Amino acid sequence: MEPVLGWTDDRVALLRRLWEDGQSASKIAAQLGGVTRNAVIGKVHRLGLAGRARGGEEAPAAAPPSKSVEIETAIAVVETQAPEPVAILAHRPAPEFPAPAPVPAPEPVALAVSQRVTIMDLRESMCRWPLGDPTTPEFRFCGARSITGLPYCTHHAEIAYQPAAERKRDRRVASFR
DNA sequence: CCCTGATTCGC
DNA sequence: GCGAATCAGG
Repeated sequence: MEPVLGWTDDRVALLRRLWEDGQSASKIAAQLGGVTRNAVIGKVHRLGLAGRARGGEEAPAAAPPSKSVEIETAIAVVETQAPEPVAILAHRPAPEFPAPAPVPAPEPVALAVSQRVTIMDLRESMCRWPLGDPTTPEFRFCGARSITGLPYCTHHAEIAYQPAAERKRDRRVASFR
């Protein structure tokens, strides 16, 4: 049973903001998840938002989004799409940054699967599992190769799609790691 | 070949 | 209204 994601007010609002912010249709589609860039473009036109690259003038260079927009977007993504399978995890209790160590090292040498990407580098085939506090600039997405058809990598899919039956009290404590 | 948005048209 | 297929271009 698929979530049947439609153009909810939330998603439309996010689409509007990202489009007006100069994001490309494919980027927006990747962030929304569950839709293709065609769907995004189609919606954009239906909303009357088109007008970026029309005949004659070309505006290739999309100005990098403001940090505030980036963060707001990250929050929106977490709120609108982490939910279903991981409702409990998405609403984890600890809003404050827990670890004593402030930064988990911006760019370690090389350690395993996780790439940790920003909202801007998230691609269709990348794991959308949120890492860290969405309200901080350090917020990232897992970014590992996602399972075809799913928004998460194998590791995070295991956490996200736990059968409700087996997920008794607390099989796993919710913490985005 | 990668990407971009624009348009059409069956659903 | 929706979005895949297609078109036209960078």
